[in-house]
Formats: sequence, C-alpha cells, structure tokens
Amino acid sequence: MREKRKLSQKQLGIDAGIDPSAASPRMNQYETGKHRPDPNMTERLCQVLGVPVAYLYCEDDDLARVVASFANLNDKDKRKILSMIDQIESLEG
Amino acid sequence: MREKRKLSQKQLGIDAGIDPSAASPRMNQYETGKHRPDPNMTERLCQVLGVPVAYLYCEDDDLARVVASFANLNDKDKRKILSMIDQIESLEG
DNA sequence: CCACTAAGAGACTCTTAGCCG
DNA sequence: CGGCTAAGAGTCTCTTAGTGG
Repeated sequence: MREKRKLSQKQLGIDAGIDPSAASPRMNQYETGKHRPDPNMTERLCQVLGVPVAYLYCEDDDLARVVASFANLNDKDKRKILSMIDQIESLEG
Repeated sequence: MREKRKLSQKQLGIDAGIDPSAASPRMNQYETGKHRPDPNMTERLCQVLGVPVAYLYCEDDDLARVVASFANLNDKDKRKILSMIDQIESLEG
C-alpha cells in the first residue's frame, strides 16, 4: 500500500536532500525546465516520488504508464508482462 | 523490419549531428560517463539508436527490455499490454 | 505558506590536440 | 581505422536575494 502525499516543490527538494534554504528556487528551476538536476539529484527525486528515473524521460503517456506500473509490480507479474512481450515479438518481429 | 548496424562511437555521434572533428572524444565522454549530453543531443542519439529516451535511464534490465519493446509495438499490441497492467493493478493495487 | 525570477560564483561540457592497440 | 584522455574556453547550474499571490 503506497501512500501518496501532496508535496510542495520545496518540500520535495528537501526530502531529496537539498539544503532547505535553496530548495524552493532550485526545484522551481527544474520544474520550469530552466535548469536540470544532475544524475544523483535526479535519482533522489525519483526515489522520493516512487518512480523509476526512466519515468521522467517518457515523452509518451502510455510508455510513462507502463514504466511507472511495471516498476511496482511483483516478480511474478513482471514475468507475465515480459513473456507477453516475448510472445508478441516472436509473432510479429 | 528494423535494421541493426554496428556503429563506432564516432559514427553514432556524426549520425546524431555532432561535428565529425569532435564526435570521437565527445561520444567517448558520454560512454565513459565523464560528461553527459544535453537534452537535444540525448534525443538525437536515441533517434539514431531507435530507442526511446527513457531507455537510457532504465537501471533495471527488465524495465529496459519493456521500454525498448513497447515503443516499437503497434497500437493494438500496446493496448494489450496496457490492459494487462490495468487488470493486474485492479486485482492487487 | 505558495510559486517563481535575476544574477553572479562556481561547476560543468565541448573542442582541440593528442596517445595507444 | 578503433577507443580513449587532458586541459582550457565557453556554457550551464546552484545559491542568494528578492517579488508577488
């Protein structure tokens, strides 16, 4: 049971380890696309958000959906998805 | 039918639009992790490689597999995967 | 509290010029 | 040809200081 808090930009940054005095502008620069976080910060932000890093880079909504969901499946369900893909590709690839 | 060429680091960079005189060191800096490409270059490299940008950020091999495959499926097969995920989540979420 | 911005110090990348198998 | 590296000019981010809802 994952819990979903509502975070401000600033609080998200603080939770990811940014100095509280700098978290607000820094997070805002990320959200508005003015600057981008380095790989370590990207990783930490994703951990706080509970999504894989790849999720941030999904331009397509369906792909984003798949990435976010797959990461939280148990092993058995992951294997189910993977074997379905195998099957589709063996028929059409 | 996707074709899979074998590219040198340099040639991949050239195909993505980097000046040929700088492509070799620049691509090598990306591959060794010394520097990272800006978002435009990341996009171009992924277009040349035929993978979604998200693929580069998959730390987990299974997730990488899903991302690379899903992006190349037709709409019907994408919907098949998506509805399977819906079903799994409605049972266990 | 919230979201957001400007500007400068400091950190980063890209280019040039190379080495080595 | 291939992969790879150092170093400096130029570019970008992070912090500080601040605005306004």
